[in-house]
Amino acid sequence: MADRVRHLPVWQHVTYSKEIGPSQFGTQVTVGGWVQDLRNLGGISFLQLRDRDGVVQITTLKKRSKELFELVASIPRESVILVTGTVKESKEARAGFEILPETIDVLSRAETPLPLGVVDKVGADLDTRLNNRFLDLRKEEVRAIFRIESCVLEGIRKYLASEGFVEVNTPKIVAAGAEGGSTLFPIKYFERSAYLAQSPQLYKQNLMATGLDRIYEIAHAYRAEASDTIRHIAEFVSLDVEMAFIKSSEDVMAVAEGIVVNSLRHVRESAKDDLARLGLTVEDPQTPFPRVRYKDAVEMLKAEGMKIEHGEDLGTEGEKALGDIMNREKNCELYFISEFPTSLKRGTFYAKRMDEDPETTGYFDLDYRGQEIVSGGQREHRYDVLVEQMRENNFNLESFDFYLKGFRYGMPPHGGFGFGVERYVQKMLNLPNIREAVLFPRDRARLVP
RNA sequence: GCCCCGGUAGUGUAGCGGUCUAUCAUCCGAGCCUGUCGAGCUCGGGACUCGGGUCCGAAUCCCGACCGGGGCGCCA
Repeated sequence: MADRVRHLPVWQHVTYSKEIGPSQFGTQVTVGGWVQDLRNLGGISFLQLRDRDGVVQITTLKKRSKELFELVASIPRESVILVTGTVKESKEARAGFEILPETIDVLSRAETPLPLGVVDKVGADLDTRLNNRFLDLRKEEVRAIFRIESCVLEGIRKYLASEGFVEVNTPKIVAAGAEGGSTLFPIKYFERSAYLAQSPQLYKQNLMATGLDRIYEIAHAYRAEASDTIRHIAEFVSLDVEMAFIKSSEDVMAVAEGIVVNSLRHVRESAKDDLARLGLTVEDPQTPFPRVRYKDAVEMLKAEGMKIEHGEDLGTEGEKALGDIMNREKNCELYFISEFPTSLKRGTFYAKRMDEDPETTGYFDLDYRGQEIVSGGQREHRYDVLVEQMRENNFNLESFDFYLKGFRYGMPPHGGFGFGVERYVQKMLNLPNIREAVLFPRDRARLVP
């Protein structure tokens, strides 16, 4: 109360820093934000006030108002204040203008010391930052990541809508998993047990039997994998696409490619400021993305001296090495690894095997600089074959009855993929850890905040 | 799940058996300063994750717990 110069004003329009320009010079504005920094030089003080878009300087003169001057000097950093004052052109101020305050309201005083400095000249560990994410997000360069992520999703939605895809929502509380039970989070569902969905796989395939035959979903997926890595989290945003009446996995790859190309362009065009803040540029990738068949990838890795045999998984090491090769020899950051052998896709019981070669599927991964961001392909739509493939994998057919039913009454050929949105953003922005691309990440150790 | 590595002021670090009454920066507090924006100057404040053990002596060595980082497997 003591630091309030006057009573709170009737709510009035707050001008964002970005909106102030020469046309406001000499006029009165009200700005609101967080106290980023304060320089008190004795007779004059400079307060840097940060709002959503930038920083404005509030310049206070002792000789103009001792009371106001002392108030300014007493406000802890990161407090929220409302300043009403006159905009004055200034050669010294960074923005070209500053605000001479008439009134200052301290709306919320910040405690000291801060658990995490916003503009301190020392770094902080990711763990410390995530524990204090609201403060971390006060940094421009951190918020930029999430504005870009929003832009990515906007670009994806625009593109898919233009291709006739319908956005849907499927349940995240499910009775059975899409691929085995080990990675499911069990939950209580009234008197029964249920799981958090690890993938919308079964539902999006079910929809292919309806006439909603080009769909996508952007939603959380949950994986209880004990994976402590910089590219795994327990709750991630999955873009799932499914489309019917396809001829082969190629049709599916074309959409995956379209999503990447169009969202990259959208980011480049619409997120210029945020990219600049991060010191990044986004180039249009070369199209079409190269298709590296699995068997060719193995040969390429062998030629590099890697110990790998046909039928083995490429592994993290192999994926990274392939990323290096593609970058070095083709100057290429985005490429498909296609035609995965059936032996590596057995767990993926719904994957269609090639008619001419049952030992090979049309399944593909899309890798971005040596990391998998998309996985998909054509599904098996023939009921009898699907059931046989499930039996091979010892699936309990009864618990998949709702799923299998969809294949018995008219199911067109179809295919689709899962696309890891945060992984995509991680690679796009060169972030060292996927958690940087998640506001409040969930992993094996972290449940708060 | 497996394998490495690490936990020192609010934050980020140096120290790795006695010289530690623990370094530096940032930060916080008090003061000086009318053009600061990596401000400057003076003074002050604040830490060895926890529990055992070894030793004359432990921040330092050993064991355990807890917490964190990285890699692998697997995956988006």
